[in-house]
Amino acid sequence: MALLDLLGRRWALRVLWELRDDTAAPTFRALQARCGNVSSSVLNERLRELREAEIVTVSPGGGYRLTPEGHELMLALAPLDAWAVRWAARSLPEKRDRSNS
Amino acid sequence: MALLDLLGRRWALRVLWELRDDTAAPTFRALQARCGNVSSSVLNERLRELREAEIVTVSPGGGYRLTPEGHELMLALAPLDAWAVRWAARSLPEKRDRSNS
DNA sequence: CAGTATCCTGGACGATACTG
DNA sequence: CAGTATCGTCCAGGATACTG
Repeated sequence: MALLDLLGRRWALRVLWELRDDTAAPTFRALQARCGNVSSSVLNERLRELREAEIVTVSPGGGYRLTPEGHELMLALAPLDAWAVRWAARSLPEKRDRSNS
Repeated sequence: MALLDLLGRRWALRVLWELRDDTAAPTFRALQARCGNVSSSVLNERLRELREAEIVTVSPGGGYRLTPEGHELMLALAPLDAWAVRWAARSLPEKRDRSNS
């Protein structure tokens, strides 16, 4: 699937997550900071890919933000996220069980 | 996110997809064939990870199948899949547009 | 048939230095 | 500040040969 080729890459989802809030429209450097100082080369590469996919766009003011499609993607991601949360909640206690007698 | 660490790996989703049909419970070699003859080393690695995550299990008969959690995961994936389909449907025509005058 | 053990290679990622 | 260019490292994945 080509979609995971895009979203599976490092920082891709993190970037989308940081752009959730539509009012922010952070600049390149701001995004970079929010993402633990990714290399500018990688961040730029990701942003280019996401723009080509029309998931992200640059606002007139110069900041990055999600496109409408990007927002829909985030919505489509919600059930998966919910599953992941339940999943993590189930597997972590299991590990804890081992350290119990 | 640890979940994408798992599902983002090559063949992971493909394996789940091939295990959709619960009545099948394919064997190792059968799965390998269905996945375009992945290396046995890689397939085995993926299957081990998915079993550790309790998304896949080996049935008493010896075939692989999804766990209940695995099936829930597939359900959680549905909206994302739907989005991806619409997305592909929108971006492919765009490419075709370029070859038009 | 199921699974393991090795070796090799491409490319993703990160760091860094640079231009406009 | 925004983005590009370059280079080195490392590891996932593939090929293959092997064991039980």
